[in-house]
Amino acid sequence: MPELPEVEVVRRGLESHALDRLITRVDVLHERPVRRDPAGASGFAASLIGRTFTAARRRGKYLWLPLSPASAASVSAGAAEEVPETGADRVDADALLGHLGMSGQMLVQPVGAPDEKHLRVRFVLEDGSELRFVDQRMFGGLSFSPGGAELPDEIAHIARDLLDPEFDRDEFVRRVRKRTSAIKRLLLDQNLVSGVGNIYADEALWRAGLHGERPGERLAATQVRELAAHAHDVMTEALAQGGTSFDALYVNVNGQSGYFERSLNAYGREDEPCRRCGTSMRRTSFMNRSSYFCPVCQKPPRTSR
DNA sequence: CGTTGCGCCTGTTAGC
DNA sequence: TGCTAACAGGCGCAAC
Repeated sequence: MPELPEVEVVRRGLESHALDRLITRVDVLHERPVRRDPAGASGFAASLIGRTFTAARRRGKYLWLPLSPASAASVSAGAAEEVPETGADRVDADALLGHLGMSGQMLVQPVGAPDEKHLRVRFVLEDGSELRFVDQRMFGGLSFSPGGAELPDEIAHIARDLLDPEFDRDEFVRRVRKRTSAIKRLLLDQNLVSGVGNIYADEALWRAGLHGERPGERLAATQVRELAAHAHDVMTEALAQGGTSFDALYVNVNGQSGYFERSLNAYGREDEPCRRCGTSMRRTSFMNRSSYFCPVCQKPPRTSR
């Protein structure tokens, strides 16, 4: 499932292959992926036609593509709104906001490519190629974000991610140590730090030698700081491997961990030997999902199990 | 406000 | 063989 490294690979692909071509048509083939757009499927499509994607940005697992201004025709077709252009502050450009959820893909396909089974939204570009949102489970989605070019309002609550140069590690440590929740839940809390999902959370915890059910407030500052460093490192390494293989037209998101899968030390390794101490790895259910850990390297807190 | 649990989705696989 | 149940899990939201 796409976490930060996978989404960053997609962002880079879009930056290389989807910008600066007029959007001539938008087909919403399933309503659900645009459920977060208040204007509905038709409003969503209408907002995008006649524009171009001008950039590809990311925060955590969210992606957004800033848009060129609406054409004069579309503007006058809409209501005669008075835009308070008071001189000093200029209105931010709009954006297409997206999340891949569990199984979302953004594909750039050439003219004539057959539709994917789970094709949900199609953007036809002026050269006939298409940007496609393909999503089997539809946990992901797209929406039009008015003025969202810099940072969409819809995701203002999402914390900076570990690869963001402005991510404040000390603040993260402070906040974690005030919370009673389990450290794994905190690592997955996109309001504290974004981009970490179930797989990289388990990997970071394994590297740090911490059990995911230990309460944040019971951890030493050093432990939390090192955990953040490990999460940063494991995602950077995954990005380096995931970023190695995508060709010109296919914006790689296979929904899997890609080439990094063979490098995983915790996730999916139930009953296999811990790569540090040889003990059989365990799997438990936590927050309605699987957690993998080494019972020796990652001692559970006394209160659990 | 912090904490915790749940529903949304579809396809694959395990088990009876 | 054919059915059901479990599983994959990010996110927003409800309830306390």
